[in-house]
This record gives sequence, C-alpha cells and structure tokens, in this order.
Amino acid sequence: MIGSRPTIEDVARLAGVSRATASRVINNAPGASEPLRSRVQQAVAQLGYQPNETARALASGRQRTIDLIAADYHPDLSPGAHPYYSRVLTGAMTALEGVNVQLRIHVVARKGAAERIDAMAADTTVGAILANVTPDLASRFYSRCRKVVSLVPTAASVPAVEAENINGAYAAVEHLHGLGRRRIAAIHGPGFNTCAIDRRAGYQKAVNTFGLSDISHGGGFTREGGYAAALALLTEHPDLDAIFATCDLMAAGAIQAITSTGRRVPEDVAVIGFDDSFAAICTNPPLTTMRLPTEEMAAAATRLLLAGGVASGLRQRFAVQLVPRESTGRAPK
Amino acid sequence: MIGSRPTIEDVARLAGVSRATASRVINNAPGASEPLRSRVQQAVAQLGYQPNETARALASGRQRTIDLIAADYHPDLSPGAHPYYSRVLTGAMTALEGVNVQLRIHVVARKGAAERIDAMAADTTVGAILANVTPDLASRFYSRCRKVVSLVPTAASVPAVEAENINGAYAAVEHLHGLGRRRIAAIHGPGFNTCAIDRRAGYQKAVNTFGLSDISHGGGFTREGGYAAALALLTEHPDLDAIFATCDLMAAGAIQAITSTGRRVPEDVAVIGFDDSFAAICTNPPLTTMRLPTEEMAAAATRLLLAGGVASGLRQRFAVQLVPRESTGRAPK
DNA sequence: CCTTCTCGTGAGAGCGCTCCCACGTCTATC
DNA sequence: GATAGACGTGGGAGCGCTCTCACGAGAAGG
Repeated sequence: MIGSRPTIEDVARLAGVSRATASRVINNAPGASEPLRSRVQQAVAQLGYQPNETARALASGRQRTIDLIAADYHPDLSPGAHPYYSRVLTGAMTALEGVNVQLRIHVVARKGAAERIDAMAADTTVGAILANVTPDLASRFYSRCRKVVSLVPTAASVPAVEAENINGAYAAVEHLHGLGRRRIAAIHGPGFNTCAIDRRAGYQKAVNTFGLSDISHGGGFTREGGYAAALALLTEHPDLDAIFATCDLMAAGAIQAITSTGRRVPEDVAVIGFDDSFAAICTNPPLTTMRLPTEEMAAAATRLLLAGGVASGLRQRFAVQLVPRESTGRAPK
Repeated sequence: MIGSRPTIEDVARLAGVSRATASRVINNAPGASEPLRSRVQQAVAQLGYQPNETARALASGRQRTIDLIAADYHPDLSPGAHPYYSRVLTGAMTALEGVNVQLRIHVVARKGAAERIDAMAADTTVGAILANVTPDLASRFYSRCRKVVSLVPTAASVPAVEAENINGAYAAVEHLHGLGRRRIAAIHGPGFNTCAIDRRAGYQKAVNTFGLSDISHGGGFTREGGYAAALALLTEHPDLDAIFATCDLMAAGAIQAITSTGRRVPEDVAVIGFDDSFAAICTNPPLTTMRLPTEEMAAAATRLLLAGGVASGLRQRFAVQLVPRESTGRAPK
C-alpha cells in the first residue's frame, strides 16, 4: 500500500526460484522440496511479502468475500437504527473466523433497489446473505445470482434460514396465558416484513386456541411505535392485563407507556417481547422475551454459502425460546 | 456468477469495436464518438454485461473497498454486543452512498491481532477506519499502511476523528451539579479504552472544579458492570444523589440497580449516561445522556479516506451534546 | 497543396497472481 | 541396462480489465 509492495516475482527472484514454486510455497501446496520451501519462506519474511488478494481472486476465480445485504425500507429499520443487524453481523463474523473470507455490507434503499441488486448479483463473491429483504427482491436476486440465503421467510424458491416465528409468537401468548392473563393485546410489526406477518399469525392462532379476543395494534417495529400503540391500546381497552410486543424495541416503548399511565409492569400489565436484543436488558423491569437465535442463524447462512450448497427451496429452521425476565412476573433465578 | 458471464471482450465483439473503445464507453470516459457509444451501450444491455470489479481493481490499481476494523478485546465490547458499532456502520454507509465503494468489516481479536493487522495493512483498499483499536495496534497499522483514521483518541501520529470526551464528561457533571446534586458518583469504562480514560478525566476535572468528592467505580462499559457498580456505590455511599455512567449501557444497569434498592430515578438518584445509543431510549425512565456524534464521526472518517488526505497527526474534533430526558428530572418538552 | 494539429480508434502491454503442462532427474521394475 | 513411473521445477498462458501509445483520417492554417 505504501510505495510499491513486493510481488511474488520479487520473492521468486530473491529465493532464486520460479514464480510457480514461490506460489506453491506461499499457498503451501504440495510439490516443492524442503530446501526451496525454506528459501522462499525466508525471502517472504525478508521482503515482508503479502499476497495481493485482488490478483489472487482474479487469477484463481476463487472468491474471498461474502455480501450481507440489509434492506433499508424505513429509517427506523435501517441497520444502524435497529439492534437486529448487530447480531446478524456477529453471527456472520463468527462463522467467518479462521476462514480467509471478508464480510461486505450493503444497505439497499427502497429506491433503486432493483438496480443495486442486479449489480451486486453480477459481482463475483462467495454469495450473499439477505437480511430483511422483501420476497420479490430476494427472488430477483436469487434468479440473477443463485448463491443467496435469506434470514427471513421469503419466496419459496429462495434458500432460507428461518426462525419459527409462528410457534414463537404462539408460545409468547401461551406463557402469558399460563400466568393467568386473559386480556392479551399484541403490537405488530410492519406488514411488509415477513417475520412480522408470521408473528401476527402465531398470535392469532394462540388467541383462537385459548378463546381470547384479538386485540391488535401496529407498532412498526420501533420504540416510538410501541409506545404509541401501547397508549392507544390502553385507552381503548383499559382492562388489558398483558401486551405481547412482536419486537423488543416496541416492548421497551410499551413498558414506558404503561408506566406513564400509572400502571405497573408486571403487576398490572405484563409485557413480553420478541428478539432478545440489547433492548431487552435495558428496560426496567428487564424484559421477558422470545429469543430469536439471530447469531446462530446468520452463522448458519454463512456456512451454507461457504459450503457452496444452497439448493433451491432449502429451508433450515431455528426454534425460538422463551427467556423469562421480570416484565411478566418475577424471573426464576 | 451463473455460468460464464459476458466479458468486455464479448461486448466489444458484439458492438464491432475494440476492447479499448468498449471500456471508454462503459466508464463513460471521453474519446468515443456518439455512434459507437450507442452501439456499445446496446451490446451491454443485450448481454446484460456487468464489469468484473476484481479485474477492474487489479488493472487500474484503484480500490473500491474501505475496511472497518473493530477491536474485540472483550466479549461485552464486541461489535455484536455493543450498540456503538451499529452507529459506526450507519455513519460509514451514509458517507459511502452513491460512491461505488464497499464497506468491509473485520473484527480483530486480542490474540493474533498484530498478524491480522499486518495482513490487512498489506491488502489493497482505500483505507481503514479503526473503531476502538488500542493506540499501539493503531500506530502499528498506521506505520504499515498509512491510510487509516481512528475513531477514538489514539497515538499522536495516527490520524483521528475525535469526540470531546473530556468536555462532554465535564458537561455531564456540570448538568447534574446545576440540578442541585452534590454527591455525584461516576461509573467508568475499562482502563484500556481511551474514550473511557478521557471521560474519567473530564469527571475528575468537574469534581475538582465544583469541589465535590470523587466517588468512582469501574463498570467495564457493560450493562451488568453498570448494575454491579451502582449497587456497590449505593452500599458504600447511601447518600448519593446522582450517578454519571460513562456509557448508556452502564447507565441502563445503574437505573435497574437503583430501582432495585427501592430508590426512585430521578427523584432520589439522578442518572446521566454517555453515547445516546439505543439503550438511552429503552430505559425507564428514558435516559438523559451526552450525545456522541458517532454517525457523523464515522462519516467524516470515511470521507477523509475517500479524499485520500490523511496527514499524520490529523485531528478532527466533534463536540458532545447534552440530550435531556427524564432520568435527571422532567425533560424540557 | 503541403504541413500541423486534433481527435477518434485499436493494438497490445501489463496489473499480480494461479495453474496447466512439459521437461528433466531420480528411483523402482523387469 | 533399458523402460516406466514418480516427482520436483519452471515456462508461459491467461484471469478481465485499464491505459498508454501509435496510427490514420479529417480539419485548420500558411
């Protein structure tokens, strides 16, 4: 990077071998004798040689990059504004540990999304992880480049790593019901988000099963949305004894709203979230939530890509687990 | 990516021009007549041609990648576990909008950090943004590759974009003092973190200025640490009327700890944080905090790199601003 | 009408590496 | 002792692109 870096040519010359032999030693491929090996290694050390990854990629056709595509349809759901993406990042990085592959981040905005997708699909990489990309864009991407894995429920053909959102939402309501709560409202995410759709379905299934009334409100997956929704819900149904917020950020807002009306959490109104993100531990009281194994899912998607085997329609499912804290009653210690 | 993609050669052949002319049109460089221009463009469209960025980078020597290096010295401060990094990401992505440059993320662990640094320094990129990299590693990186910008206070020679941590911490205490609080404790970050060191210095400066006693405790920049620190502080100094937590996550823990002792926030103990991250809006009551302009700083660092002008010792300073919410008293609406 | 300048165009040399293939040399086999 | 096989080694083509340079045609000037 500074001045002109030594090339493999320089190494070969210094070691008195051919470029081919130097390459073999550097990639520790078989077919080089011990004496030459050490001479090359010495030359590498002496020159401080580091292979040029760009040239390597071009010559070998092997790729060293995985793309992480984050959809940015809404400012509040952008990668910087939502804790979700940090976890995706961590999971992907974990799977990449030790493998010489780099993670590249892309944020695709609503406008111009299709063009961006096409350009990225054409780019030569190991593959792409789709975080919160809508099904239509996902299938477009898939048909253009094949090597993609979605982290959210998506078009049937697109390979995906999915959480059991429906079961998870059902379990959340079941937990509340088991605690004796009977007026259980839900705050839902945006309709364009497939996870939000599934969680809503789970809530409705539970409500039907337990013979409760469906008390729903939109909250847009944001803290502000959750706050406003809880306030509206409480005004219209003052007898609510529990709220299921389909993401933690909304649950945090809900707790604040409930408290602001003079009610106590969990004594008067129990609150359960979904995700188990930062937000869950920052609330007061700490939030009972359904843990989405985001890191594990992102890691699985990464490994799938690395292995090269992403068959059309592939589905890998992850269970969602209850994490009891204090917002639904004393947490078991 | 799927099958063999068309190359510029194919485009040139189809358009009946040379590779050089095709390249000119594709990069819309001057020196191509209108008739040929449109013929090439048509060929591009017909073949669905997309340039191979790897080949481009190799041939031109121009780079299309910026590295974001996140140090991972401690599990609780890892990119996935701390809200800070999401904001860095957002800032960098914002600055990259419209520029055809990709962001690459690296997490460097304590062990093997030096080697990773060397390898990355050798890699051909536009440059690197150092988030929370220790001064010694930063200067090593800098001496190896030159094109780096640190986001935290660092070695003198290394270019950096810095927040006014000292002044910010001072202002936080000043705010508390202005509210009539006199027993103001602080919960500090880890000693290896340069931001933590500066914030501590700011606290001490304020304490001296206002003639208060220095009541400090470590909290490791984590929620758990903040919780434990507040509890310890309250036990040893039951008369505390304010806590300055040098990051929001610790402040969130502190609020929970204070509440658990039966005290009220802000009536009995006022709490002020630092950062203005997710955590600040999730606490109950919402957290008064010092806003660190992380997004702006990351964007500035990115632009510096893009412009190519990172002079040794460069310093770009950012002010830290008070964001009054409810944890220090009724927020001015 | 010849020179000079301009400008569009294509040939071709790389960028730094990988990898196939041909060429020894050395040992095993009949 | 001739032949086959194994193995280490280097030559060189080529990955897909950019970019310099030389060339030829047309416009401008004396």
